[in-house]
Amino acid sequence: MASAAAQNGSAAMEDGQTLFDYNVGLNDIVQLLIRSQTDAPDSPSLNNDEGVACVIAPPTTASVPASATPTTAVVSPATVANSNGNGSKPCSPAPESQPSTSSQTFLVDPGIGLFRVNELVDCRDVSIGAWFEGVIEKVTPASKAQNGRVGRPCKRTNGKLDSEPSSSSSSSSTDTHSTALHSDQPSTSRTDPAHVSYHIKYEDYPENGVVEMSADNVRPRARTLLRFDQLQVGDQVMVNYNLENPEERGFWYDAEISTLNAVSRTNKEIRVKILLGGPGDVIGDCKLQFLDEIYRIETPGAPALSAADGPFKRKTGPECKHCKADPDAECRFCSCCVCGGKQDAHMQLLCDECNMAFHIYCLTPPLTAIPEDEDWYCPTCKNDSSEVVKAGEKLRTSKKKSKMPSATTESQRDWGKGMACVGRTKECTIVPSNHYGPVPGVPVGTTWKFRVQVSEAGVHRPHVGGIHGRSNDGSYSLVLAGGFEDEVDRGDEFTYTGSGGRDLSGNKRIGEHSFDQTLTHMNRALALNCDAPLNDKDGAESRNWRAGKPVRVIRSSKGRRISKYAPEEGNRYDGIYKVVKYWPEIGKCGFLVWRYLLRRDDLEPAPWTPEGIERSKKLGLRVQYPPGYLEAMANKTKREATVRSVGGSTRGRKRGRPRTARPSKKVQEEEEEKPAENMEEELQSNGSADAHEEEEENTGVCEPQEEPQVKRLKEVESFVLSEQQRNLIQEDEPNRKLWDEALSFLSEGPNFLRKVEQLFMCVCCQELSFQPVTTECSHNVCKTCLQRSFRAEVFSCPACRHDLGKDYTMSLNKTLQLLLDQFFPGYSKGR
DNA sequence: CAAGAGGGCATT
DNA sequence: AATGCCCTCTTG
Repeated sequence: MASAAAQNGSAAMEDGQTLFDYNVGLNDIVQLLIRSQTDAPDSPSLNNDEGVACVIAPPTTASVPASATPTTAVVSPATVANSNGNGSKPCSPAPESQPSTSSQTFLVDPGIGLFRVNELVDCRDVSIGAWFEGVIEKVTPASKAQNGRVGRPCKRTNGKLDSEPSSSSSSSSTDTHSTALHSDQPSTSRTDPAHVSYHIKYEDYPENGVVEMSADNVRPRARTLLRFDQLQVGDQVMVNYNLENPEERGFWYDAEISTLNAVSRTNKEIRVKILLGGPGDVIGDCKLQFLDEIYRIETPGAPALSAADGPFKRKTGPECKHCKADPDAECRFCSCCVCGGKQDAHMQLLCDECNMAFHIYCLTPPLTAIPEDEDWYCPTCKNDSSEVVKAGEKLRTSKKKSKMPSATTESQRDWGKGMACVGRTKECTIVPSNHYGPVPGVPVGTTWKFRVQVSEAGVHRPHVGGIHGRSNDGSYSLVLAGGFEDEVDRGDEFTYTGSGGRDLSGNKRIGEHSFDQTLTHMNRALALNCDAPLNDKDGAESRNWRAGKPVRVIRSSKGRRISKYAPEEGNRYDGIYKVVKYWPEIGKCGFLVWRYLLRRDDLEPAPWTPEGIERSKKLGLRVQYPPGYLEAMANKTKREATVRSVGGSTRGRKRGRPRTARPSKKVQEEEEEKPAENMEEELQSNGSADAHEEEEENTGVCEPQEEPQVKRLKEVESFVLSEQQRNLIQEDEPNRKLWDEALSFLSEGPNFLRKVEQLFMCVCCQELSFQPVTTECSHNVCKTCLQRSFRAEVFSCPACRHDLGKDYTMSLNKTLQLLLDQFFPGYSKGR
């Protein structure tokens, strides 16, 4: 997503520029900020506009901090110091090797609290939720400032290897263990432990100095390893887990054991719920990696330990996979990614995006000091400031755009409003894009005004191209548009010409033939449909023409100049054809072209035959227009007529996009375009005559109504169910109600399938349910969708939130699957 | 990600 | 009617 926009990062939109100029494409996500009225003094260009700006800032970019001033809208990759960040890198020597002075080994009773000075404890950093080894330095009555967050171990210490610590301060200092902690007080005459502050030093993070902690977040140092057979489901223990990379070593967390699974003597599995401390801060279903390193959680009754008793140091932190934490090895993964050196940890900056470390002196250009800003981004992650369009700056033209003719011509054309450039608003998901054969629910004779609609319907997907196919598979559909004069169309048989051979440089869409076509790309794809081994020299003729792969054929009204079978308007689906043979020849254009002979092989009558005409009438087939198109056209002609009568010119006047414009409540002649916020789904459009009448009626009278999802058709050919389908529907007892509703549409021909598609759509993926599970609340959901929901610990029906229960057995509704496969052949191939 | 494509509009 | 032109989708 937003790949194009991502390159741009952020920009202030200037007058007269379009999103296209900023490489923002359809469906890209942009963030808009309202430009403040009072302009920043350094952005003079903002002074002369209406005061609304657009900042194109795709979320993928790292560098638009929330604090960025809207007025400048300039990416400000602030620099950040993590001066102590790399103080104790994963590859640096373990701290236990540091000699402890004798004074640190004596335990001194401070008179209050549960712990003594110099006692070894574990301290929880509430921002991460993990426990770290610490030593009591001092104990005082509780101050307001106490909390584990003050001077916590720097979350950036382990750089990219570390588990992503929650930077939120949501974790509270109360947790489930604190009660247990207090229930077992060793001494009687002490101050209420809750009102004591412990001032501790982290063993691994000496650079943090002395940190004040509340009693909740301090407990005796863990010392007891628990064996597998000592564990029970429900036990709370301390485990090593890496939230970001569960396969790797991480920090130490409290956890509740949820499953114990001894597959064999050597192969065991333990899954836990990680308890981060806060009431709801729980991460379920975590598979432990280090089963031999599970510690008992010590309660305050435990004998006090001092440095004299031993290090009691757990293996901690993610160890670098690459250098195995060898302090002498150069490592570009856990240390400076430029030189690999581990020296000068305090001079290494960590990138807030990629987490790589950089010596400030290894940067180009080098920095002399650690920057003071909040964030710092490395040269790779930092948005190239030359790519960023600053407020008031001229937009640089991209390479591609500078090659376009518009770069040099002074054309003032009002581009981008027509149907030539709109994007799809819906996509056919009934069949995959590489589907051969008819699209279920689309009868022969279906006609669309625009190619984009044909694409939306899934009948012919390319927007422009004539052949749709894959060069190593075959062709799925083609459009007959009469581009070659020497083509012959006899209706049930026609010759077709391959694509290519035209010089389209300079952004042309059509061009003179200037070179020979080759049997590659789509030409090759179409040749593969022929029931004969591929021959890219002389062509080939099918052995049994019917045995070839089916091609959907669409005739375009453009073909009328060479074919009387072409429709009068729009693009019409004419059914399935097969490639009889193909051969190279020199076309009228003077260059070699590939020719194909196609022959109709479809049981549905062709639209131009009497039976076909009759059938189209029965089915009520009429040219389909995009939603709102006719109304917009009607408005346009009306408006133009008015303007003309007033003597004005339409030049330069912006028209609404036909696709998005809606019939306005009242036609206001002076009104500018009003794009609709959301497009109604319209499955069946009216013929032009009707629509014009409707438009007349609508004008000034009634609100545009929500189109019914399936418009009722009258007097059309009924949809005929096979015996087997009838039986299967009977069999699908859980969906009785839905089928009853669907069956009431049988008399409406193609609408029946639309109804079925609608009724059996999965609410999760918004597509026809695949491998459906019919819930006890009578909803149909793809099994995979339901499983995904359960994995996220949501155990309710996605459609109605009915609780299914954690242990719900998802049984596939095989009957329904069979039925859907029959009604929509091929739809499951795309899944 | 680049190339290629019988689209559809406006201008000439 | 012919032609130039921008946009979007699909494939390799």
